[in-house]
Amino acid sequence: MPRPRTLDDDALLDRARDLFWRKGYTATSLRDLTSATGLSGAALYNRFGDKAGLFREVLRRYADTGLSAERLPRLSALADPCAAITGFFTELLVLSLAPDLPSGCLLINTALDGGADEPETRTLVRDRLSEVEAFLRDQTGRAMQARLLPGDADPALTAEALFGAVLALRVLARLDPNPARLRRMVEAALTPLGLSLPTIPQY
Amino acid sequence: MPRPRTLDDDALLDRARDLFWRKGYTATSLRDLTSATGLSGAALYNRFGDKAGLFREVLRRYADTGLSAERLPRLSALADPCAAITGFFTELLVLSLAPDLPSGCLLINTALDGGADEPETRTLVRDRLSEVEAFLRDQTGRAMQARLLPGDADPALTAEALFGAVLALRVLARLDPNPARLRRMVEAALTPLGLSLPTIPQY
DNA sequence: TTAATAATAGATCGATCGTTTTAAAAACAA
DNA sequence: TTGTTTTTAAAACGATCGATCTATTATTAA
Repeated sequence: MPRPRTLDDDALLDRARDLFWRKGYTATSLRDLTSATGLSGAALYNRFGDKAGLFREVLRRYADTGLSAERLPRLSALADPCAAITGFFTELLVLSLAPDLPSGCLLINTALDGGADEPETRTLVRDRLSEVEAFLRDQTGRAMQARLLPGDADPALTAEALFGAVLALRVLARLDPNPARLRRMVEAALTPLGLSLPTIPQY
Repeated sequence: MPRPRTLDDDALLDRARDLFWRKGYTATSLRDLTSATGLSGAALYNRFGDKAGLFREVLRRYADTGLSAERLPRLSALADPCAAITGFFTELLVLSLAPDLPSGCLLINTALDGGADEPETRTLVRDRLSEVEAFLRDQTGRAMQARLLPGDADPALTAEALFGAVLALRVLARLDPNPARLRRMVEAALTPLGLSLPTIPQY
């Protein structure tokens, strides 16, 4: 019955994501979005209600495709929790330096600029970032049980420290995307655990 | 000759700073600024040229009063470099939890949102944040020379790690301003150096 | 006084903001 | 075919954006 959509949601959200990611929520206008997607403003409103609704969908998809739905489960399934941790940071490093993606993390950027004014958006940002810390806590706990980490470490505290490294890495990636420097930042966070990053081609 | 100003630059920039700090550059409108300062738009343009010029002055004053002109020189003058480092983090922690100030760091917020689009603003943000890292490097170097830190530490690398803790602290302060948690974040960064925060009343 | 200077308020500029309206286009059900 | 439903494009909505214009006020120099 309905007229077929000329652009599916996934492609639409990807293009909108890149704009919000680079410019921030407020600085991205509806005209920016329509010209990037090729869709008219009415089409966007018909699908997502308003600009904030579109942004929330972008955030959800960003978190789903970037973290929850793929990366964290896959790494959690590894037999070696230390490999899960170093693998996570390795991928985060590569992601942070990908030349075709905006630098930094959309969730963290949103937390810091006014994009998360509405409670619904704030909650979304916090919850999704908490998933990262929960992952780090789970893996640290597993590693502790397997006696793979220094005996005096506390999983929750260690996870907090590692999560701090995630935040620092993502900020620094936006501030000064220097591969060697970002790598040192991660190494400094992993060293107290007796872990180290594998060699990453090109970096 | 001229008509006297009804509001001096310092007071004006302070009020503008609080707006930019809480809402970000783009989301802060000229009307917001005029109603907060009591000055008309024309008066602001007469003094600062345009919105971006006003914002740059706000950033300069923010950095000057917050870091360079006061905190860093005072701490650098301490005889004990370790006291300079722990003192810096202590003050940063108190600052990050001050209930009457917006949370987070205006410089870091600006680096992450679109407020630093213009090269001049970007440079300003980077330079001022570099001063913090330089301070940490200087103090770490002094502490090394005095053999106050573990012998295998490298001042530049240590300073980078500490600077990472600064970034993480300031982001987390905006994301989840939990005093105990922020304190643990700092402790985790200082522990490898054999340093610890003093007891802070109330926190 | 008068002339010169600078800061100000208030009105207003065109442009753009997020959003809505209007109507045409494209599919299926009957 | 005709009716129904959904998506869409194009135009336009009032509001607000950053910025400017005009005229007034307050000051000092002459």
